[in-house]
Amino acid sequence: MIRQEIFRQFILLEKPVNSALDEAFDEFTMTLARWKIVDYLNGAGQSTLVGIADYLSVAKPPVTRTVSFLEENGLVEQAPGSDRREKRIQLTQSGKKLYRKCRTALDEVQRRLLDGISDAEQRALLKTFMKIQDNAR
Amino acid sequence: MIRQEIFRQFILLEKPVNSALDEAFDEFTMTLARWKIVDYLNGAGQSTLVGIADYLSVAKPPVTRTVSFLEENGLVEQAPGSDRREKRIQLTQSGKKLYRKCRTALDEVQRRLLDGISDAEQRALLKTFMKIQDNAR
DNA sequence: ATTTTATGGTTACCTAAGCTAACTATTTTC
DNA sequence: GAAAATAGTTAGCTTAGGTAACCATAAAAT
Repeated sequence: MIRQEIFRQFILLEKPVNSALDEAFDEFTMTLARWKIVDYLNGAGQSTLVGIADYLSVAKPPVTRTVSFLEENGLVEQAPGSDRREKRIQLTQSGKKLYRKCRTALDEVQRRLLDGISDAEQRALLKTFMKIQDNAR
Repeated sequence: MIRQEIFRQFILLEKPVNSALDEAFDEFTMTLARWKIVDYLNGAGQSTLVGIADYLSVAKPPVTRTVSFLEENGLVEQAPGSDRREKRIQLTQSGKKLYRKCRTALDEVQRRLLDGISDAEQRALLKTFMKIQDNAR
């Protein structure tokens, strides 16, 4: 039963991987939950809170909280928009700077975690992740 | 930067996958945290609390708590051992029964999540997971 | 053989990060 | 223009983890 084994490994892997990533953030004001948002904003440029919530598959309240934290710490700011209900959020200069620092620290850890895994395997892994992502809807 | 993309997907995947698995447990007295222990005991036969903690990469207190819950619900029991410090834990009959029920429900969800992913891809995925597991130490 | 150290487990207390329900303020739809 | 939908917030709860401090027992050191 390879299917069983795959998910057994997956759920066992979560903690070590998350811990390893979190350690990379140790010296910054960063946690994995905050990072997911910062990383998303870095790629997307802008997003509403609902956009973030959808992307992360979480409910709105945790997004409000985390974004508030980032805002209070000057890492994100509100961009003006037409719809007065929504809050368009983007990284500030200081947010982008922190992003780059974290990214560097992260790269090191991620390289270590993928040590001995060939480029082909890595591409296959990513492809498979995408498919699982699709199936999870 | 494929490395970045892999971990971006991995951490995004955690929630949907965990939720999907958790849904399979809905009708049983089961959560993912409890399942990890039950599944481990089913495979290992017996384990001490420290053994479980190591396997799951978590600290001892959460293990004490979860095992206590399983014990109170008649799913696990203590087996006698020589070392009087340690608690050797194993599934009861009722625990094994619940294991099988959950396993069945789980299989369905897991099949869905791996839909469209070939046997070869699945084997590659598992192999890669093992390597990452190794690297995470 | 006795003291010291290490190990297994528990308890008490705290934190991170999620959830639902209920609400306000807008915007869309009919 | 009224009703329904959407964006965001607040309050209160739950899950599941963590540390520190402790007890009992076993192993190691002297």
